[in-house]
Amino acid sequence: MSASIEDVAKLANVSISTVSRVINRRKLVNEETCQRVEAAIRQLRYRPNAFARGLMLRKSGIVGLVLPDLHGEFYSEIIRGASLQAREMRHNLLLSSALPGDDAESWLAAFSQHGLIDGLAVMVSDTMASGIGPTLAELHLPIVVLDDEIEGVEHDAVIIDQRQGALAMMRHLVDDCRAKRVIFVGGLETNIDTQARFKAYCDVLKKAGLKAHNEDQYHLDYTYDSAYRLAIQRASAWAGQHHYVFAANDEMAAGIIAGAIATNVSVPHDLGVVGFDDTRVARMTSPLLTTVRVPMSRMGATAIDLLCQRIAEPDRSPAKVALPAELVVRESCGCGMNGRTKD
Amino acid sequence: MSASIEDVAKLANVSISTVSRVINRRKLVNEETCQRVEAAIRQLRYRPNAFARGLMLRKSGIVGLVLPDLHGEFYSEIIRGASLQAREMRHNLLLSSALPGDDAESWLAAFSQHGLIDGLAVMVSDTMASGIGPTLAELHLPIVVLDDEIEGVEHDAVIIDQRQGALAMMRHLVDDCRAKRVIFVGGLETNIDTQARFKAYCDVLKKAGLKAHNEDQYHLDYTYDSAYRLAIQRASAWAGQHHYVFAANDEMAAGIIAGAIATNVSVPHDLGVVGFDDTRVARMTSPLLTTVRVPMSRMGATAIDLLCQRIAEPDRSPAKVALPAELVVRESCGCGMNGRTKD
DNA sequence: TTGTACGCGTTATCAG
DNA sequence: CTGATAACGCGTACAA
Repeated sequence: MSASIEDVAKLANVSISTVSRVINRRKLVNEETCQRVEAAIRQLRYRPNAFARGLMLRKSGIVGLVLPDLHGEFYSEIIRGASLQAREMRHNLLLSSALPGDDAESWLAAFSQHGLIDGLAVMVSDTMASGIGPTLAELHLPIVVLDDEIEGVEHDAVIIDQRQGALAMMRHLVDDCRAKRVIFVGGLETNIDTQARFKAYCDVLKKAGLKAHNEDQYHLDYTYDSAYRLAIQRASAWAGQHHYVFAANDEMAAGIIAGAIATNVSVPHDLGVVGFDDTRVARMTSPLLTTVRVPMSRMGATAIDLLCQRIAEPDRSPAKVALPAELVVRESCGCGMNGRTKD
Repeated sequence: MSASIEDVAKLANVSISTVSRVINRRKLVNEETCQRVEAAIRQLRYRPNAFARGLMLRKSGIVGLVLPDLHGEFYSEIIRGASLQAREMRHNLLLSSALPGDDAESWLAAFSQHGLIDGLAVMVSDTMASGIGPTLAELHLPIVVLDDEIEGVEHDAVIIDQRQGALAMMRHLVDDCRAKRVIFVGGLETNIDTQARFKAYCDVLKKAGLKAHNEDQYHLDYTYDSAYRLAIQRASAWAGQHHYVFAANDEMAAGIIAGAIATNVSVPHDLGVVGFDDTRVARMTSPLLTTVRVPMSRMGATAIDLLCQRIAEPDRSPAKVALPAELVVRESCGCGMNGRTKD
């Protein structure tokens, strides 16, 4: 059995209220008594009981982070940013992922205990699951939504300006690289990131007077392998002066590049390939990948920051923080403008 | 204010004990009463209070996971495995990282509350920090150590048989590829993984009658970039028939390959390059990377599994689970034995 | 400046 | 099968 506040009080010859004061608001207590209490605390290795404390304070010091998946560097970086910021704000981070196919039931499982977490940062990223608003609302918890906004709950949000990023990329291809044909390789059609990027693709193509052919639009699963296989089949057909592939993430772009090269299609000479996110992969391809930088870790950190702010001040009006997504020109678009950053 | 057990009791016209029984051990209560109580629970959207519950049960249902860093796929996969298993075991996962330079003080910060977590999974991976045993012991918590064993605490452990993996790789280079010279590129000298891999490197070289030259041993920081820069400088000097680079992780191996190719050293023809871990990078290099598969996500899952088992049964004797590390032969060693798996 | 006593919401014990 | 009541450990009015 570990020591309780009462044990400390006895050893220091004071009442438990004094001990409590020493722990929480030292100023209110005589310096000498204070020392005695602290000595007792150390001697007994006393640590306050989290439950008893939470019961009074109605705060656990824990914030939850729920992601749609935990695979890959994209989520990994969000977690890293969130974790660091949580520590900064002196909170603990409870991590969970909503697996595909999870109903609201098993969703709530982790949060079915009342009071366990002080707030929740949640990323959905699939339009299939957009109905969780009311479910979240029933939690009666400060909510921060990442990379989206959700109907049916009041919440803060940190969003990436994907549209601007995707527009910048498409304009770069069309204006600077004089693209004549652009193939789009996205993730699932229900994925909101893919949707935003696809829309920008269509818009710019249209404005440039280019056709967005149906046969130039693919929806894969964001993985290197599926993109590689696709490129093996199609790359030679895609090849041509000022022909480009716009992949919705870096991993697929890398897969396309490898698949193209494997079928003797030279990148970027015969086919330009660009990605999205600027994960580490983007610096590991040859040629180096032209992509759009998404500040993933900053997104995670900002989410936790907003969350803790709201926990401290619940009545603030909802905040939406927008983070920029920035074009990063490297080699795989073949325009020779390496290192240049457009916005 | 959210509903308490008392509110439910009143609404259902029973005592709080009955409500409690309905929640925890339904069998002991009359079916009809049961229904009435459950109706009340739904009507009031009652959720048990985590603190009051924990105060009685002395269990939070939370397990902690502390990693030395959160960067990169290695840790990301451990987290993923751990998270999935935690959910499987109906526990929540509290994630934290011990930043370099953290003293035991700020270490404990996250766990300074007594009772918040039911057990702790820790990975240290640097010999600099091996003194945390006693610190962990003072937590009086079930402890599982990942990829290491620690003096001064009783704990379960899940370890990767790195030595076998590294030996298999080195033997493959020496026996099958007829290596005449092997350059070792590791992480920090204090890193335990690097140490294990280095030792296997030395042992096999020695047994094969080959010299482990000092100038053939490098200690970098596990990143692609530093390995790339090193290769740019050294690759041409390293090149030669049956010359190899054994990198201590896949990212560095990828960096070496890219650096070598950039300086017109052909891989694997002029220089073989092999890695470690079998992260996704290993399938994204060209040539595909020969490496050692480390079951990262399984390690995370096993750790949480052991932890929950011990929480349920605290008096079991300590368990050490060893996971195999398996040689994966692809293209970058140039032996033409692709797909073959040795042990 | 310090101590007393109550209440937070739950489970466990024991008596009906 | 059900209800009353005592813990669990802590924060905080309120009294001294």
